[in-house]
Amino acid sequence: MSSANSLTVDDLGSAAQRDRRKRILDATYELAREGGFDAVQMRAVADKAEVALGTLYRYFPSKIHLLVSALASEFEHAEAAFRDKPIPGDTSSERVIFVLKKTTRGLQGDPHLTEALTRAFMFADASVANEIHSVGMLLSSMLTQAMHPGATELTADDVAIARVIGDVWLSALVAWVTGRSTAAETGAHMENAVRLLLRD
Amino acid sequence: MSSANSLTVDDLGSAAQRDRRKRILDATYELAREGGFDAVQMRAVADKAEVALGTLYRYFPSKIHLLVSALASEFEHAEAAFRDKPIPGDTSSERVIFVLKKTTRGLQGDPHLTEALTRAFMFADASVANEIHSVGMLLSSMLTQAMHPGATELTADDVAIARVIGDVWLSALVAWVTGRSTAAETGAHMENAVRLLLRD
DNA sequence: GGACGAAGTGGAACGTGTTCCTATTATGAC
DNA sequence: GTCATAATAGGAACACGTTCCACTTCGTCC
Repeated sequence: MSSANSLTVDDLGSAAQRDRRKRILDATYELAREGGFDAVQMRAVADKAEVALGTLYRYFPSKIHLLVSALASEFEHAEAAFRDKPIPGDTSSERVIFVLKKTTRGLQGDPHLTEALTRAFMFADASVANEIHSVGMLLSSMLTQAMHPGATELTADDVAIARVIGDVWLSALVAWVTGRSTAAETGAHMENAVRLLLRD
Repeated sequence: MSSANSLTVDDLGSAAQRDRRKRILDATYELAREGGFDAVQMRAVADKAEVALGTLYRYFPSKIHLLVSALASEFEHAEAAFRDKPIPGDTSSERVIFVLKKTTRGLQGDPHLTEALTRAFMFADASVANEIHSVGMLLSSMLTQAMHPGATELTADDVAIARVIGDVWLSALVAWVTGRSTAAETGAHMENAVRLLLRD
């Protein structure tokens, strides 16, 4: 493990530390929601979370770590939400599209937040590998669950398809947050991709 | 058109201006090749190109514009190279994989340059839409040419498939330049995606 | 309670992208 | 040639991510 990792919840012994971490992430969300990537300024986060700048950097070694950690925690919620109730739709593609649209709509409801998180994700380098990997696993798990609800065994093709869909989704998201495509185009493009990959 | 666009070759009347623009792009390439995104520092580019910092910003309104313009000009070369000679391979997938591998290998031969250009591309916002669009068109054109050599009419599906492959390629590239996957994994993932999309 | 190390505070300082200003040099109209 | 205008040079100044340091507080062991 690299030494440049964020402090995860597990690492934090004391309640005060868990609370600091939460305050930092809350401040990050709030600033991101208001003004996107640029508004998440480390001094502002530290101020709002009422911690010193040095403490902020002790919990999250860079702005990118901070935002990708926030993204991962966002995805954990999304994944947990799908894990409980069955996903509607008669075919794989219907279910996958349902998951994608639902998740995308959630993100598009908070454009600034999404812009901040997506930007950070795309800019992350190897030192953020852990956080990135969590996000990838969660996305993959959501998609394969939608493809084969309740399945325990997955073929190599299933995994590959999930990954391709994840790639398309990410590209579409980037195009959207950077203002290069509209929400409708994003949705249409994802549906197209799913249709091409899952012909059922 | 936004006012925040790079000066294109067409905009530049005098030979001295074309020469300045070329010196700037050459300096950018050299710095990027040596040290990647971080090494492309605006002061360093200006020094190496022997222009003032203000002049550099007059030609390229931001570091991102500068790097994405460099990427676009790189793609123009790649696309031109494929336009002349026929692409080997008996099936669509073989030809598409050939194009992808060839282009990817070219990029992987210059990891720092690729890192710089890819990072810039992923970080670009709407103000770089023109440059981004050029890159997208060139990539799309390369892929559809590989799918249907010499074709003049393309179905909606052809275009959609090319776009999905482009998305996968970009994601794979990002994963590679950020050290999250190896060159071999990148290649395998792209082959997988092509196989899933072009079953011929 | 006291000692000690880890964690936190507050803020200065540095690097790099970006902006801005003034002086100087090219360019083009006449 | 002369003048007006635009383009460039040179560099100071600013913003924000990041690092660092001196000091204080907290938790733990004796």
